Amino acid sequence: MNVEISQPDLRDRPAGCGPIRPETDVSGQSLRYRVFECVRSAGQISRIDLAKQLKVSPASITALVGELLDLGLLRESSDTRRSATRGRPPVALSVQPDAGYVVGIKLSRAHHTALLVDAAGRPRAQASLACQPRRRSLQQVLDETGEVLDALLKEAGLARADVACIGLGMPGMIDHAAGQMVWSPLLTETDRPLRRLAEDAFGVPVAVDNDANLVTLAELWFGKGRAMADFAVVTIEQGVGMGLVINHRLYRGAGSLGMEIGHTKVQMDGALCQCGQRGCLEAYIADYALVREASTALDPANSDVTAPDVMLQKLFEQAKAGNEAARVIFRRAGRFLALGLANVVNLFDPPLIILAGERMQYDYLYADEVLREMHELTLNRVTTPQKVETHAWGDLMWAHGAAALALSEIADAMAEGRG
Amino acid sequence: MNVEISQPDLRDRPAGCGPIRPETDVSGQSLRYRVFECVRSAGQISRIDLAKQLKVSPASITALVGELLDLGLLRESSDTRRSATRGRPPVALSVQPDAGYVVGIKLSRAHHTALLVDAAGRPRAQASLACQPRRRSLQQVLDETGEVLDALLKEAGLARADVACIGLGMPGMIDHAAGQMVWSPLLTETDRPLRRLAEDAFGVPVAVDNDANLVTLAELWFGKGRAMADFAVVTIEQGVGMGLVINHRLYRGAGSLGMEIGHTKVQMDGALCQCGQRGCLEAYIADYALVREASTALDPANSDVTAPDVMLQKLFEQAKAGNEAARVIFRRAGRFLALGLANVVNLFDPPLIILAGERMQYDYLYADEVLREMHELTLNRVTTPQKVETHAWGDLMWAHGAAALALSEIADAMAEGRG
DNA sequence: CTGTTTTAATTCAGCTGTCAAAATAAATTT
DNA sequence: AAATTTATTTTGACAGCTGAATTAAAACAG
Repeated sequence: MNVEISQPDLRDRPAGCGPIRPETDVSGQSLRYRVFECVRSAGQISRIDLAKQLKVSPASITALVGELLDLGLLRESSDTRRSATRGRPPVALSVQPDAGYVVGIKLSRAHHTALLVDAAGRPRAQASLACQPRRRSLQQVLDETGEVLDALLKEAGLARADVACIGLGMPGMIDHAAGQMVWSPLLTETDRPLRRLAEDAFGVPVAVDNDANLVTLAELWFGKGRAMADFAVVTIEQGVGMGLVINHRLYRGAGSLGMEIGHTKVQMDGALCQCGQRGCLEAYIADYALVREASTALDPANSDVTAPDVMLQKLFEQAKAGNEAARVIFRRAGRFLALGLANVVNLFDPPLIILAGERMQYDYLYADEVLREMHELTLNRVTTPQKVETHAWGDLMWAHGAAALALSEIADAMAEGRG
Repeated sequence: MNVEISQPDLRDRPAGCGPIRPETDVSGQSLRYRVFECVRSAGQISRIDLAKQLKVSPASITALVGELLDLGLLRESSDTRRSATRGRPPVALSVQPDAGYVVGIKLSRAHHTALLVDAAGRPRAQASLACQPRRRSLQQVLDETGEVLDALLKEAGLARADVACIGLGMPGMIDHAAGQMVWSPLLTETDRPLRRLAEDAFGVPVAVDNDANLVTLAELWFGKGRAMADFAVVTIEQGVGMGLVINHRLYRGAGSLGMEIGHTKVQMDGALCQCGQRGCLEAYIADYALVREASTALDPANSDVTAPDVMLQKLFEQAKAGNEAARVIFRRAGRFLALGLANVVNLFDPPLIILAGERMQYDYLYADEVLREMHELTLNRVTTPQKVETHAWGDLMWAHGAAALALSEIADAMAEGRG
């Protein structure tokens, strides 16, 4: 029963970002780029350590680092921590932060959050914008996005042309590879070429993805997932999303839509879901599912409250105060969450599952009891037991994920003819 | 609504075997091995076409093919089909079939099936052994395996030393990477180092895998899946298994146990499953689930029949004859199958799902109605619609999969210092 | 303070895998 | 028989990496 609830501070995290890959099956990218990635991942690293980590000769490292220094992608930083050892001291290399900038933008119903990140992965500025929480046209949302983008750039004193790539995430079915928005709860339209439209609007390369993948990328680049080869992320908010990391890489499914765990069926002819079908996991544990039960269970005095957020908060307080009806609502949601997680384990058997999202503050829902039930519903794996962590991130973390999306997108460009 | 029921003949399939990979993200293996694979995959191919497919210069191909010819792995076969074109005729290359042999063995409760395959992927001999259908010790099963193996080798006139690798598949939780048998319905023991024990017993390198992965490999190497980048295979027999191919490669999950779709929960507190838990998909659609309902529904005159196979056959006949109780049993199983398939689609969105297994002859269960229900339970993907095929293979196909497992296992060895 | 030791980084000659271009081979067409 | 066409081989050349030797920069020892 491993439960950990954490609310990490991104400000003073350890140096570097990006997945920390042990040297396995890398093959493929150019060694030059792998050097760059390794430096970014480590934050600070000497040539000799680079050679060890990448398992290539020091001679190659010297040459490649030389090129990257000339390109202005790396710099030799004076090594602050004097090594107490003898011998010539190593000279630390780090990413030249000004080598390039990317922007991550997380779009959601009520507000957008944008983050400017430098080539070293350090946050440089952030901006957000509150909006009317209703479905609107893609054009409208792109206008809003432009607004946040410009506010962000203004704060940082940069122009659009200084941005190497924008990572754009929104809820719904987003096809990363095709750059297509298939469906989104934000929008009135369906099936639009989001990536191309955004690129036309901003004049900057854009990468798009579904918001569950965003938070997964955030864990992979900036969070707990950096050191893990395989893990799953499950998010519960308006809907239920999932991201899966396999061998240090975000796995996007056979098509490149995310894995719609929220709409896997956990009950034949079950509860009605947003999507119009019945028995979806989402229909038992997402916000709207709790809210609709809350409106039935709470005493009439409270039932005139309309805002779902407020309703949910009320429900939570009631449950905490001992209202049995409210408790039962959370209990049932908890049981279905356990069932959904057990299904994830049965299918993917990841060594770690991260429950992420703002709503994770309702730890009531994610108590030991749920974890125990999950284990009971899981086949006896004689191997290592599951570990489940809860990360109550805010929107900024999602924006970090969007930035990570942008950073990985410009990977190749960086290593070749300038970023 | 794409339903296809096929029972392909493996005898006169087109030349070559192994996945047909378009030239994407190959990088990694040595070019020499990729040449070998490409020849095996094509069956017959000229140097110039090799160069085109692998996107390397003819010069390299000449050199590498030369080495492979010297190693005795390839041969120049006289091109039978005279090209009507002008110019120097291409000389066809093919795999030297005698370059090596592998054996695929599929173990199951009541009988084992073994297949000897040459380096070109052509079946050379087969053997099978009937056994007492009860749980037994691993030692016992290994003895039986040795028996089939020797019968097979005797038929082919070969010795154990001639076998480069044995692919061994059995139902249950088998960890391919670790070579570990975690749990199997065949065995009384759990958690044994199957791979090592088999290697000690036979003196030949062994690769092990779960039987659902086996049939998936069979589709990938010898069947419909050869030309497909992504597809899923679902098998229904004693249990319900699943295999997933991503980008022309069998995906084995984060751990390397297969994906236990049979034990994903489709109903809270639902029907009792073999595994002791409740609500597993398997508990609604596997053989034993139908049998236990059959024993209730069939008229008492038939209920003394003990053999599950017979019982199931009876149930099927009754349903066909119009017995309403029997029909309802199949209807319900069909609905749950649809639900399970819809979950696969929602999670992985594969362009093709293959339903494989001997029981697929009960096409009653896999009728249009099921497919329609599956589509209704699937999120509206605006992209290409799902395609579902039914392949009623027999045990020989599973043995082919085991052979494919062995072939892919010795991949590297083949290309380096002799097979 | 000078020489020794230790560790880091660079230089350099050489190996390997691949390629482009030219040459050669083997067929058909004229 | 010569021209044409297509397949294969030969021939340098080059890119990317390596091992070994060399140089650089520090601590330590007397």
